[in-house]
Amino acid sequence: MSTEKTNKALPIMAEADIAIARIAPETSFKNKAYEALKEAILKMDIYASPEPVMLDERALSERLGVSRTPIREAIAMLEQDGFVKTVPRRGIVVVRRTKSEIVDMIRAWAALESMAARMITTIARKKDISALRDYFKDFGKDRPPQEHIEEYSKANIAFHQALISLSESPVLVDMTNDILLHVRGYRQLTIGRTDRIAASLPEHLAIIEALEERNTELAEKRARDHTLGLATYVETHGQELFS
Amino acid sequence: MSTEKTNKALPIMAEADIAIARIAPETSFKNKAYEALKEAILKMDIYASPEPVMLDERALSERLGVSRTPIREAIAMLEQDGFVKTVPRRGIVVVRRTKSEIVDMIRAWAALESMAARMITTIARKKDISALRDYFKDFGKDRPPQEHIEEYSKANIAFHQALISLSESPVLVDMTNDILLHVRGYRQLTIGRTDRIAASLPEHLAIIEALEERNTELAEKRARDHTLGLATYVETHGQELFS
DNA sequence: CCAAGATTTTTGGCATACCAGATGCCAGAC
DNA sequence: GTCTGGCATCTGGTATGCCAAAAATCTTGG
Repeated sequence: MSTEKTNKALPIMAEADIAIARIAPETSFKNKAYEALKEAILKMDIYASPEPVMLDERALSERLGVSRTPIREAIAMLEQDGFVKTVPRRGIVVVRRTKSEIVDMIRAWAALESMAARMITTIARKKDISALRDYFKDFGKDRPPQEHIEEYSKANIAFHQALISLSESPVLVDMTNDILLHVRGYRQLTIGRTDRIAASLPEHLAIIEALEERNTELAEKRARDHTLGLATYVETHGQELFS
Repeated sequence: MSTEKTNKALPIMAEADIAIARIAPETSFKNKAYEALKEAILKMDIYASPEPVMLDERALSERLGVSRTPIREAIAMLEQDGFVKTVPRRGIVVVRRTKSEIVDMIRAWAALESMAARMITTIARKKDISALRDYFKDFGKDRPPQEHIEEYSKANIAFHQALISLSESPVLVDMTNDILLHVRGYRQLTIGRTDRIAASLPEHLAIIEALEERNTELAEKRARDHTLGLATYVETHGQELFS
């Protein structure tokens, strides 16, 4: 009743339709605090000291220059993510995952990635699949990954994320990224073994090949087995840095 | 050093050993609000009205009898879960998922469940696997599921949850439950088709059989295809109740 | 009667004050 | 010297109040 006939209005700005992208809503302190704390947690080495890492609301609010309110909201969000756990009247503790939890997460990752592989064989463009090789173009017989672990590790993660993205499934992408955030910190500690790294590269290439051949079952299997292999590896060789 | 030799002490209360049971930690208002709001959101039919459902901090704080602070923290948590989205200075809106989002989630569910099936074939006890049949013992030729849709739908969800639990993987369980919470609301609307329901029961039984036979590949495949079938079904027949 | 502008109201964001449980230090009793 | 009760203090939990942006409503000039 009251919304019609307004189509001819908007005399001032209508014609040009300037491509302004809805000015940045200036993300709130809550979200800024969330991002800042998340980054800080991911950056720190949670498994270094024997005592659990504690956070202090007041100290954080002072450090970030905001009041406790947005800090608390950010912490509530981090708690939903499983990064911290607040104990009433005691403190906020950064969660340390046990080895079996990490292994468990990697298995879930394997499940999601194999599904992504399956989907990719039916929808992705050949060219996009082949582009996955680029992540490893700097490595080969003359430049073995084992001698550039840090670099290879980055390429490795980037490859997996790019792979999942090709599935064009936001849910798979998001869930996998969440898992990677949790696993990554621990990953650095356990991936530094030359034997596993040596096996890693050929497996990646094999996955790409299966995708290119549109071999759904094989691609799924290779993606799954590759990541399950990592799970087994961590389970067997992972340091016992946990409580 | 200081804990030994105290065995003979405790003169006053030792002998009786009063049966006090660690007083309840009284969950905070924040968590109570979170649970209350979550339940309310899951219970309501989000897709009923054309306009999006909005929440109001002040109204909620009055309804629940607490101040806005715990409400806001609860909302921050719900936002992390993806149940609501708060738009600054506009309001808090209950998120409505599009059909393709639902389909996408179901595919992720399929991935997780097939991994669960895989694991079950190697670790679950025969007896626990067989017990899965109990969820469907009230249905059969003489009592077809199509004529007891509501009841069957409940049994259906319970079966899937029990199945995943047998994997003994907390991550798979949690992730699947999250997905089910999002999908369930929509599920009721789309599952009421007799053709799909008729196919559902035999597929479930086939999954159980593969598990009992410890046929890893087959169990995985059946679990995956069953749920992917639901995804395809929703994609094809799901109502267009979305925006 | 209508549209443009001014004004009031609504709504989430943030800061602050105060509360109560949990700890830890310390004086006083044995 | 050791144990115990009490008190200062630390920490998260909750309630309030105010702010600014956005929406809704009212006003006013044509």
